[in-house]
Amino acid sequence: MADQFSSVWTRTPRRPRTSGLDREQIVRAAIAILDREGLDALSMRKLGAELGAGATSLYWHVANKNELLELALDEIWGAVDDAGLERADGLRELLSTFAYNFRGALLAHPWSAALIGRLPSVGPQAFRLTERLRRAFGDAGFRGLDVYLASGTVTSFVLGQVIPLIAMEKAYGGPVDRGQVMQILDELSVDYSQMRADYHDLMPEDSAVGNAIGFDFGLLCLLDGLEARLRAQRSTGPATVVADETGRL
Amino acid sequence: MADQFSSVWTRTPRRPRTSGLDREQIVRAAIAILDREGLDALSMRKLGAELGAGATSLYWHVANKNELLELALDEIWGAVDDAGLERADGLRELLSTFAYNFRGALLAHPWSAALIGRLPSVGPQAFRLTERLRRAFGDAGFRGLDVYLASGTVTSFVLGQVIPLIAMEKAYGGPVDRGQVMQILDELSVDYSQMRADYHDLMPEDSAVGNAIGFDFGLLCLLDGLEARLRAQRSTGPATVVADETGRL
DNA sequence: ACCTGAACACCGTTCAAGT
DNA sequence: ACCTGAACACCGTTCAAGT
Repeated sequence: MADQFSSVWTRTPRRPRTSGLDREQIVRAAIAILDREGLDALSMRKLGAELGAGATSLYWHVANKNELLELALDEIWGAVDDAGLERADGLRELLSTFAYNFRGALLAHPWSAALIGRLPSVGPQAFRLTERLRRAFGDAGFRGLDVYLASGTVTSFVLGQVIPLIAMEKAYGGPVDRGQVMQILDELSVDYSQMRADYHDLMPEDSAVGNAIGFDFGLLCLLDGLEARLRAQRSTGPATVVADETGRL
Repeated sequence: MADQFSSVWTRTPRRPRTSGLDREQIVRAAIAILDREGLDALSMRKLGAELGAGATSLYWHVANKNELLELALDEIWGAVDDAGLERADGLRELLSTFAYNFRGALLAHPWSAALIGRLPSVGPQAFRLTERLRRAFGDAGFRGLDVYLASGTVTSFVLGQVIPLIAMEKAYGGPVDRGQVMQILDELSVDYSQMRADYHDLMPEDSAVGNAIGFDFGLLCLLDGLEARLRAQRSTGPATVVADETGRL
């Protein structure tokens, strides 16, 4: 059945307001959904609807959902505030600035923590950050391969702290408190009495505080260790650890 | 239509060979699929089929798929070889033993790395390992909260090293070589010439070797840092870092 | 060049019904 | 107590067809 009445005014324009769908806009909308509703809630159909387009239209701009998620993840690498890195005065300030900025960016977009375990991080923003770190760790005195090893050590530590924390908070729908963990301990019917007592006596009530303390402790360790590497490098030149035949230290 | 012929012999027994479906068996089968085909390939239907049962039968034994994955993940915490931890002589041996065992367990079950970012790790095996670490770090000389902070620092570092590595290898379908990374660098049309030269001159051809070097470098840093914490503790008692009001070191 | 709609081959989960 | 099958409300992705 054809339209019974038709004119320029009733006919919808060739490319309606939703036109101009482009990659940048799609990624922006995807991140909005991810921030608002989380990783599991993002579907191509929902994203299409949010953009006033069919789900399948997206496939003109991205090859598949994984590619879209890669683009979104790269934006998070770009969201790490690295403006202060090159102004950092000394290793301590560099570590503190980078580690907290990186942690902050991940916590602000919790879905990114899960993606890091699933997708490679080889986008332009990831490399931009790597380049910034290269220069900052070079300014701090590292030479040769040690530049990358040092920044990689800090990056690993931050990821390892944040990723399980986010999984925990997602599962409990918010900060986990000491009592919840202790209750699980009790239900295991194994004698963890010392651990239980330690939790009771030593752990802060709020797990967010506990995590912050652990984060600072680890950073202090890294600071000492990296300073020792710097000293060793000054006396013997930029040398690097190599694993022996057993693969152990 | 009823059966036309029926006897004890034609009638199938009450609970056929597939019976006795229990949680342990289900988790074992799930891990088999995960190891063989990866995280994305596990579906409740496929798991049911593997067990000779309907997909929906599984829901009697586990509340949902996430719970099943939690059970599978806990098994990996249990797969970390911790028999040698209590025999470790000194901090260096403890770090080396634990870090390599932990890394090995994760690499042997790559799907577990992605799950750590998605599910909480509060099962019996996770706690068992925590308890083992508590004792080992206590034997190494740590006291009070520092016991947990020290082991947590090492755990974070290992996770942060392994999780992105696994994502990378999954994306490339195997070990990533130096050339692939350099090719991406070239395509970004930003001047990363120094980084490119460093990759060319300093990075091992095989990324697995590069990762092992980074892992050892980080462990050495942690060793130095943790030893410094031990010394500080001996002179002033088990004190702990506390973040100042800005949340920085 | 870009978008649509129908269609395909899947998902996780619920629930009434069976034994 | 444990399992089944049908059904529901979704998925990601392909592809011929439209403009």
